[in-house]
Amino acid sequence: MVVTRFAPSPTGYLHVGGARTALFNWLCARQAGGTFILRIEDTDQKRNTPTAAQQVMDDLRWLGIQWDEGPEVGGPNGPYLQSQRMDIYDKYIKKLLEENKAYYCFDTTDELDAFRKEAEAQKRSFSYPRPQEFPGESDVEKAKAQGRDVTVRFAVPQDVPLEITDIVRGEITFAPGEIGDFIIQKSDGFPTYNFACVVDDYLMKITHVIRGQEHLMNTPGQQALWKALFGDSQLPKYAHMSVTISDSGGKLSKRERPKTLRNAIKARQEIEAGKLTEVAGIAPEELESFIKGKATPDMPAIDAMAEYLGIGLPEINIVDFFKSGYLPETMVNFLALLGWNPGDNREIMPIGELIESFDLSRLSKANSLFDRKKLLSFNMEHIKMTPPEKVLEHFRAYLKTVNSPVNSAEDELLSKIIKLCEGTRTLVDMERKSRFLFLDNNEIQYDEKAVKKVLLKSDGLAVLAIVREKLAAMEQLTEQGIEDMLRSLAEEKQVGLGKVAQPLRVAICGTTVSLPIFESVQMLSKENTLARIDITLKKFAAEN
RNA sequence: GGCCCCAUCGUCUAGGUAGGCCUAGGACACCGGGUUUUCAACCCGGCAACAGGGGUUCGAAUCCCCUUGGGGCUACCA
Repeated sequence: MVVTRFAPSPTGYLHVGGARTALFNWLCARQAGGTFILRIEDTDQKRNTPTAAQQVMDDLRWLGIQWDEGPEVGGPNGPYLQSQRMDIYDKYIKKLLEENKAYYCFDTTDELDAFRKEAEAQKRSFSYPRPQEFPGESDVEKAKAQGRDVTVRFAVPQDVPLEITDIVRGEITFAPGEIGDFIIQKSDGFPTYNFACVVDDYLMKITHVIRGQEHLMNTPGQQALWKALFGDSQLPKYAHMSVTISDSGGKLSKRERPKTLRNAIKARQEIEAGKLTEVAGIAPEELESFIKGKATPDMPAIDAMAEYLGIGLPEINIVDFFKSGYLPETMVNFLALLGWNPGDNREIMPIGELIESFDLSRLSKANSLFDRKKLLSFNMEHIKMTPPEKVLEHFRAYLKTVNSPVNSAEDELLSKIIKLCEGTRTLVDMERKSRFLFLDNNEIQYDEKAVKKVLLKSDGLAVLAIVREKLAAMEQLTEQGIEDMLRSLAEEKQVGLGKVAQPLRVAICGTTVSLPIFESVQMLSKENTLARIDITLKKFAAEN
């Protein structure tokens, strides 16, 4: 029986890196017909935000990564929030203390820093100086009385090399003494990650620990702790995946979005500080310190400012990709292929195929760059291959969050629009192309370049006037009828179809980009088309 | 600084565990051409890599060593 888990700490939105970790664990479990557990590692009271766990769960659900055990679904190994498992951790800490496998410490931060500095000066790795004799309960009382913090450290075996076996990296040996005694209980009574993780993995009977390479150095210590607590029973297999790097340079991190925004604000000649603080809902001082690089406001504030300034921020969180019009199917497929492949030339794969082909032994060792251009291409392929009703569902969800007028369309019309959008790369593009259909005739925004190029140059307005008359003369607007009319007009004028179609397009949409023109006119209706042409002719006649 | 991991086209990667099937395959991007009612899409063609240096071997992308480069960790964060 395979049991895997995803164990995020609820500090914010689900990040692409975290999503990839979750996905690999989920795929591994599904492939083997095993169990996938979601566990929330909320042991750091300072960093946790109340809504983060909910957000992470929403994002996982959007991706289609459903957990078999965990918050909201329950299971036999709960509770699944570490903050609710304190009594369990206390029990094992006590056991370790009693068996002399762990000991109390009373150091201050300054004292610890001094140790570390000394180690670095001597060009050796830092390892906590274990006392000859472990302090007893009376020492704890004394320390507390003095107002010192009390922590508990695990006594890592120092006389033997620590060996781990990793599915992707093979055998790794750490020299004796290399891994120092680490803290397992903080002075606030909470367990540290390295401790809670081991206890829970054992209790939840995890068979495969699949996580990022950043945890590789924690593994020898965790394994030693496991052996001290539970012997060799149920030792899980480890797989440390490569990490994902951003295509804009460094590590793919949450800091990228604030960084991009900050640079954009700095690049502006004039900063509309008042307006910015207003849309972001932050104090002027906060904005100032953000621009100086000293502090970072919350994500919603960052997003609001970016939207106000009209700048696109690099997508980092799963929700960012949703807002940029990507399908969850795309994200799952793309993320799965970052550091894994099925061993043949397949790339675009539906989820079922991914599950079927998944194999931990095919994880790659090298770090990979997140290539958004390739992601875009994947999205187009998935929009093409995903069942239309599913795309409709995704499109609706997207339209709702951006509050688009397109959302007022009936399912039938929306389906038609989706069909006409074949080859479109994102839902954002779909919305842009079809938006004009749902605006009032006088709400059309005319793109300056489009007007110049299509209407004012050559005889665009004159052609438009002719098109208007021909359309007016048509009893009923059908796609075929519109096409025939435009084609014959083009032929008559000895020009390409573009010359007659583009002025019409700009007249009804305001831009040169929209759904195919025949269908556009037909869907818009004769009445609205004529009205928009009249508005256009009137508006730009003077300028010609 | 210390410890650990990694290294094939610009990018994701196949091939590496069992050395010859590799004059290194695919995909995205890019370039050229075609098609076209816009943006896309679509079709055809092209460019492009085994980080460097030593070994081992009849033979190395594949095994070993060194160098260089990249990444991670080095918290009372996870």
